[in-house]
Amino acid sequence: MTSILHTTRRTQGNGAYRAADIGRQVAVYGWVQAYRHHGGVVFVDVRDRTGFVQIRCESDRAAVHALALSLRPEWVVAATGKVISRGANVNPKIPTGEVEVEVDGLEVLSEAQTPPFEIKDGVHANDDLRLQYRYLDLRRPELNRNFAARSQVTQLTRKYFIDNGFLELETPILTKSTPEGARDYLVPSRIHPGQFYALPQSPQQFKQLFMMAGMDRYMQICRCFRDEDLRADRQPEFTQLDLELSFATREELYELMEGYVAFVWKQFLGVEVPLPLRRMTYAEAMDNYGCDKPDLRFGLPLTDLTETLRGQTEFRPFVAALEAGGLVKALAIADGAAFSRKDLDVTFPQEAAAHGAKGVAWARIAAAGEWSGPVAKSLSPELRAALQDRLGAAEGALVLFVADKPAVANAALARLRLVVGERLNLLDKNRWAFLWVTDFPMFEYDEAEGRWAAMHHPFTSPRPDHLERLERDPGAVLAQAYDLVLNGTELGGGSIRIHQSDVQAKVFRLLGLSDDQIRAKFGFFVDALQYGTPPHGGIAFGLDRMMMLLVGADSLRDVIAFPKTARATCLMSEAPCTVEPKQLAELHIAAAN
RNA sequence: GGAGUGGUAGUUCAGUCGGUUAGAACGCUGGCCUGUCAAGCCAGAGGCCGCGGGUUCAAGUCCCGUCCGCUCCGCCA
Repeated sequence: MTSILHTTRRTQGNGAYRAADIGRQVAVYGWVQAYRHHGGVVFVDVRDRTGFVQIRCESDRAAVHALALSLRPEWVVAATGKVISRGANVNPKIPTGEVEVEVDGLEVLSEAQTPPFEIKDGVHANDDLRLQYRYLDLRRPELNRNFAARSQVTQLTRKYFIDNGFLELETPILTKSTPEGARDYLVPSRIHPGQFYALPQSPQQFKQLFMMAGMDRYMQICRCFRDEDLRADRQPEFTQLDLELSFATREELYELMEGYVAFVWKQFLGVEVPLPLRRMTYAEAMDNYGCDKPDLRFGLPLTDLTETLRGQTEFRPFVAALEAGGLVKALAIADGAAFSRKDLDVTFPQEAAAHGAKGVAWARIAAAGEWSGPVAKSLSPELRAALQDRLGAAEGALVLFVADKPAVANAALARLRLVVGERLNLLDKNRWAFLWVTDFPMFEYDEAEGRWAAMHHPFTSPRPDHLERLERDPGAVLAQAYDLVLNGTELGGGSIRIHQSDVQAKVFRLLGLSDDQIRAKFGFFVDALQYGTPPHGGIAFGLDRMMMLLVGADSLRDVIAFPKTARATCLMSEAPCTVEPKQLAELHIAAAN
């Protein structure tokens, strides 16, 4: 018997069947989603990635009917037949519910073991099981859709940038290890004993070299690798939309990227993103939200009460923090009643403690001047009035205070702000709060190493008006660096680069690199800078994170086809793994234990 | 490196103060069933309670260790 596969091509995706198809002779291919036996008639839902359609196998076709009775979930089948109306039995709950296929030919293309979990939306197995059987998890409509969406968005991305004059160029995967930044994944060289390639953390230097090479506008959708610990929004390998352009200022780059997100949001979601996007300096973000990627889907800004409180209260934690040069900041929540004593005593302190805070002081405002809570008795009526005024807090409000070193107070309150926002249901997945955070500091002091470190990377250009501060006061130099933030997630970051070799040399020196080190690590790059470098800048954009937000996923794992676990393993393939001693010998390396 | 949390049937979970034979739902197997579509009805099979040690007359339950998943801190230019 000749297989249906060889005689009749698949007519269309199974999810596409509609009333307009009635009367067509068709071929349906796919997986058995479900079957319902009624003795004389068997209904089977046949699924592919476009959806599913019901086929009907009647007992008057004995062979078809007998075979239909034997079908089991996830078997792969082919069926031919005629599309007919379901008449009075239309199912309005499914897109293909008006029709069914009356089967005249049925074939099992592949049988399946009972899967370890049901292939259905809403049926969630544990993460480890899902990862072990990733190919089955991906078969679930929900995940299947995520990857169709991802394909669509990468196509939109290419179209937008190519239409804007960009060249799609490739950069090496086997490249050179660089100091600073994330830990590199290393690849031993067989040909050069004792030497190693590194996988790229990003194609940073190569894309700048493209600018020096006159490529003008470069884009790439590229894989990047960082050997650091994972998070829900961090995988060891991830996909970056990488861009660089010459002869452009920050403004031009903002415009370009704003056009890009507006294009993707419009084409993919049908959502208009109002332009220009909001902007905020790093300093403003830290002051008002305690972090450099504030979620602006809701308000709840932080208020700095340091000067209001200084010398005005004996409350020990406040006094101690102020004496140590710290600050007191607070979060005023209008709907204080939404939070219980348990939140105040357990949840909030725990969250704050994770960021190093020793505690969270709180006060409830029953009416003007009528405060309760552990801090209240240490605050005079005048001080209460001043605080209420500064906080804009009315009756019914709850105020959370954290007094600590600036970094700790900010981090703890930024976290509390998110916890509160989540509890008040302010994190609407259908709201899109884009934000440029600009003017990052060039350097931050690394206490452990006792030296300055680049906050972004060492090729970032200082603001031109801050050049003279480079040697005098490195901590005060602001960079021409920017992050694009969406709903509290850092989508991308970039900068205008240094294109003058003398400035680049100064920055390297400031970072504590000797001439020898500069030569060894960046020699080719420093040389290249001296052969006519156009002013240029760019951005790297996390495509996985953008997809996560676009499809409403909670984890990067739902938009990366074959992701790693929190311990950077692949539960399906069992990578990483040991290798044959022979392989190690060829690479001139030995395992340490 | 650290903190939290989870691991019980194929799956998702429940399992009281440590107590007799470890349950439910879904799934699976068999049967019935001609309009189901989360099909229904009947019957059945299915357990190393993550692993190792300890306490106890007795451990899924308590203690210690360990492995694995997840979340977070550190880390991530």
